[in-house]
Amino acid sequence: MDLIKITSLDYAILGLIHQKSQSGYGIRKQFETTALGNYSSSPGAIYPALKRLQKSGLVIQTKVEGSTKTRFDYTSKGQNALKNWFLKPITIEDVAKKSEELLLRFAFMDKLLNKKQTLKFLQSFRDSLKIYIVELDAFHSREKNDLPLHGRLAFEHGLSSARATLKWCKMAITTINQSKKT
Amino acid sequence: MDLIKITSLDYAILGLIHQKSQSGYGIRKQFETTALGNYSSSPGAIYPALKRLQKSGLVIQTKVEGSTKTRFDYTSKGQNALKNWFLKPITIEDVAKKSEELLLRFAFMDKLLNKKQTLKFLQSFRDSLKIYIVELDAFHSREKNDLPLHGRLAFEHGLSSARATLKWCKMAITTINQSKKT
DNA sequence: GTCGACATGTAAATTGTTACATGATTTA
DNA sequence: TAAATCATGTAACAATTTACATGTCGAC
Repeated sequence: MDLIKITSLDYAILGLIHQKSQSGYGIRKQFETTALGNYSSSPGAIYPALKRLQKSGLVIQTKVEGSTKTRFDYTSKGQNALKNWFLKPITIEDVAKKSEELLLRFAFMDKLLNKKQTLKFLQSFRDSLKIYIVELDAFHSREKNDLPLHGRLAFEHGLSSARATLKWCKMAITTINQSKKT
Repeated sequence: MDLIKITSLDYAILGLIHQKSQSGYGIRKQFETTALGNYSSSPGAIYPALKRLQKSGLVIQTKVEGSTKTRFDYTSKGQNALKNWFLKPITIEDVAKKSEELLLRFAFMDKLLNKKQTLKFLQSFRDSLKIYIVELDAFHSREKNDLPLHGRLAFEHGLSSARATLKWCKMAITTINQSKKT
């Protein structure tokens, strides 16, 4: 097992390809038009990333017959990499600074994880959020009178944002529980 | 007036220096320990960025006497750049993909904008959010039955996140209104 | 038949990551 | 006095941005 560095953008691309086979252009458009993370849709980012993924053996590029178009599909190695990404333990670091990536993981884990694994992910997300919110709350009580007004308000945005995500987490757990997903 | 490219990291650093004069190490620690955006705290990012800012004339570095330490302070040009950043009109793009940067702008505008300008910023933020939420809602009603379960849930996270920010905006407007800030 | 969207890419310059290097100061 | 933290930086490498380059396809 050789270690390949897989960037966040790589995972996002891999996730899209896993949902259905994609063209480079199609990937660009999805990054451009949807709120799918804050990834760049510039050709200078996407095409080199696709080359990287291909070189690492995570995706394969196939030419569409009688056309200049190409399609990308994932390999079993790519599927494995994705699954490992989905199953990677969630840290407080993650909820504090990379919640967007956690949401991306959730959005894409659809087909590769079963109901039990999905619920485990969401429960861990929820529990990490709870710990994180306790930390934020403690800081807030301790410092709120010493912080400048704008600093305090910006901090409170972070806090209510985390609370909203926690609420979402609980809702998602209920929804997944009620789903007939296997 | 020569046009200088100022990156998001540059603004974050400039904002910190504007609050109080800083050492490179101090800036690194603040990026590392606080939830101040997702900026890298690595020396290979911070020190070159400080060099850039110095070269552009936005900050000056002064040696602390009898020590290897240095301090960074902002110049009038740096203050101007910051103020222009604060006053830059808010777009739907911004609320959709760069709300973190908007929060950073708010957190730092403390000393450089007056109450009226601050309120204008928040009101514009609020109004843009409202428009954005209407767009998201429309998409949601239209597509919710066709989206895969995980896609729909991830989308709903984006929606409730935007709603939480809108709520925060309204709260912040009230708070600033009641403050004795000039 | 031309305009806009589709489609794929490259090149140069900038920026960021990872890892190293060095020394001062504090604290247990 | 040893370890941890403060403090500043560089070098090699990887990734991204910005701008360019080229050509196809469908609609009007």
